[in-house]
Amino acid sequence: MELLDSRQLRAFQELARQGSFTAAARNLNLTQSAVSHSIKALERTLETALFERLGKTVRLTRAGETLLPHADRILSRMVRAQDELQVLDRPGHGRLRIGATVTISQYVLPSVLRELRESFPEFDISVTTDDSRGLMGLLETGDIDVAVAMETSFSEKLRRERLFEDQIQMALSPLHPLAGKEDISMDDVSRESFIFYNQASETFRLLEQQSLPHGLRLKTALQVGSMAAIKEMAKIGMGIGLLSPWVAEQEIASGSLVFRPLPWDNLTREWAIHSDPRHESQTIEDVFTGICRNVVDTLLMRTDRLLPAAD
Amino acid sequence: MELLDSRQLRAFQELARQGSFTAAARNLNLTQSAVSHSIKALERTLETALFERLGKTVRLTRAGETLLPHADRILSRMVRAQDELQVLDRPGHGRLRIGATVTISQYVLPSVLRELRESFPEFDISVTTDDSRGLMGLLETGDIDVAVAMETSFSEKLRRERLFEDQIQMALSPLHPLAGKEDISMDDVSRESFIFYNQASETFRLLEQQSLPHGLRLKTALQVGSMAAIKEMAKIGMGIGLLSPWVAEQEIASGSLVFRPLPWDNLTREWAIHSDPRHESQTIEDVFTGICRNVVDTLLMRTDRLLPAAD
DNA sequence: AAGTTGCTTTCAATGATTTCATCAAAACAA
DNA sequence: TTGTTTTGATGAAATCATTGAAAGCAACTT
Repeated sequence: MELLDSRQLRAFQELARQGSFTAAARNLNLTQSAVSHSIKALERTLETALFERLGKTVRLTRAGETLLPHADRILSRMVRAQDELQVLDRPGHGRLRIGATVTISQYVLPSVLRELRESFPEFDISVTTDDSRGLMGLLETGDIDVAVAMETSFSEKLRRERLFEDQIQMALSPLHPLAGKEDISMDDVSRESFIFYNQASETFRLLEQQSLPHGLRLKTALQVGSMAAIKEMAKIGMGIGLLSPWVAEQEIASGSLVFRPLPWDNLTREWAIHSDPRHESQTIEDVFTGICRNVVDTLLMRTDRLLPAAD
Repeated sequence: MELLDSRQLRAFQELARQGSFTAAARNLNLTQSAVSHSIKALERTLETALFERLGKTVRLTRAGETLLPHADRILSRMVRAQDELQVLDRPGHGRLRIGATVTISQYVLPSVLRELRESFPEFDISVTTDDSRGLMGLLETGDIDVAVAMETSFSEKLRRERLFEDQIQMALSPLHPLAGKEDISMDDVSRESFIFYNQASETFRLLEQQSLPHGLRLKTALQVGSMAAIKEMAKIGMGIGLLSPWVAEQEIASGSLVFRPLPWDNLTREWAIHSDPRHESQTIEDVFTGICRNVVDTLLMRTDRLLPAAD
């Protein structure tokens, strides 16, 4: 089945409206001959006469009357589609699909999104939460544009933009014996049990990797599904929470949690903004990165000021 | 503003669905190169990238996602339009806009339409009622396809197909003095008053034209708006109705009205089916004409049998 | 590294659209 | 009626777009 031609439909529409080839041609910026040819071609593909030629005037046939409303809707939808695409191209319009870990979406993104919305109110922003591994997958399938996550071995082909680094520390109730201890030893730690966010998480993997060489195996007291829960559990002494100080700004300030480093090094997590280098719209990603840096910087600064000076 | 090209939209739609140029090309019966060209051309006219080329796979951009539903609707409407036109072309489909005088639409058309509908149940039939003059105008503007009306001087450029002829007669109550009179004279008539359907009608004009040479002026008792009213008025002796016997078949049969010819000749009305010779669909008009002839013939035959043998 | 797959590009050929020039028919004026 | 103007149809030539073949890349496989 042959497809209809849009230019021919346009000519048809104008001729139907004007009832005259010359008038239609004038409105279409064409020769009368061109309109005549177009209509003829359209009638040929439809195998139907669309107009009755009555010498001077031209009238729609039954078939023409049937076609006209369709032509109208087809053409107006074409214009509408073009309009929508043009609006899309205007600066300040677009889309940014953000992926982030739970921690980031909870403690960093709110401020970032607020600023982003201020600068680009028309921007379409969505946030998907997943763990670092999952986010890399989403990036590669093109389901998200950027991912704020830890640097992992999964992100080989992706562009990485370093954002900040933090350290896993022990979150203790102020009443906990280790809370005030000067030098915390491996032995101290080996006797405690810990509260993890997720055994499958990148952070857990990092902890295991770094503790095993010391012949240490951290005992799991609890595994809970939210940062808030970890903090609450740690507060009431159910175990030692393992997290970065900057997610507990409030608790540190109010003195309900005390942070102490673990007795070995290399528990530094590297956070980065990942993106697909082949992807469109670099600019909005750059803006996003800038805002993230800003938000993270002030957040870390505030937290650092609350902590006792490290060594 | 450039118009979108339907073939390019089709290629776009298929590529969006398949996510692969080669697969799309296969479905479109084209080379993959052709699809590539089409998409590129479309992107050029829209001044926007519609796909992200990620080596192997192809993904829609934001703009592409916006365009896709429009493309879908545009293309499906094109198919729908073509389908409708094709249905229209099937034998037994079409349109016939009939124009008729009040008398015809009341006493002839019902039977005609019933037969027409039997033979062509899918036909679109409409009836417009007007006087002969008005019908000719409607024919010339193309608002109706055929007109069943009296032959007049208005129908110069139109095709005429003689249908039948009738005679205006006097419709009398059986109790009326003239009802049983052997020879009705001019004098008899000049003393009576008459009931007309419409002073502006062609029939009235004919009557005046034919009576004036005899120095006669018919007195108007009433001018009413329907045939039924004329008959009722005549029955109760309010005056003499002027109409053709075939519109009063019932009344003649039951003896409630008696018909007598007027005392002069040339009161013959010529009825014809008028049409625009430049018009499409001759065939259905011919069918219509045939059915009309049939219906009219039997109607006149039945009426004639009821009347006393003329001279 | 070499081979495969898939898209893009270049180029030539084909096909379609447009215009120009002319023709025929209708409308209009005298 | 007769010319004059307007309007649509038609055919030929020019212009423009679409297509496919073949070569060129780039990514992914083996």
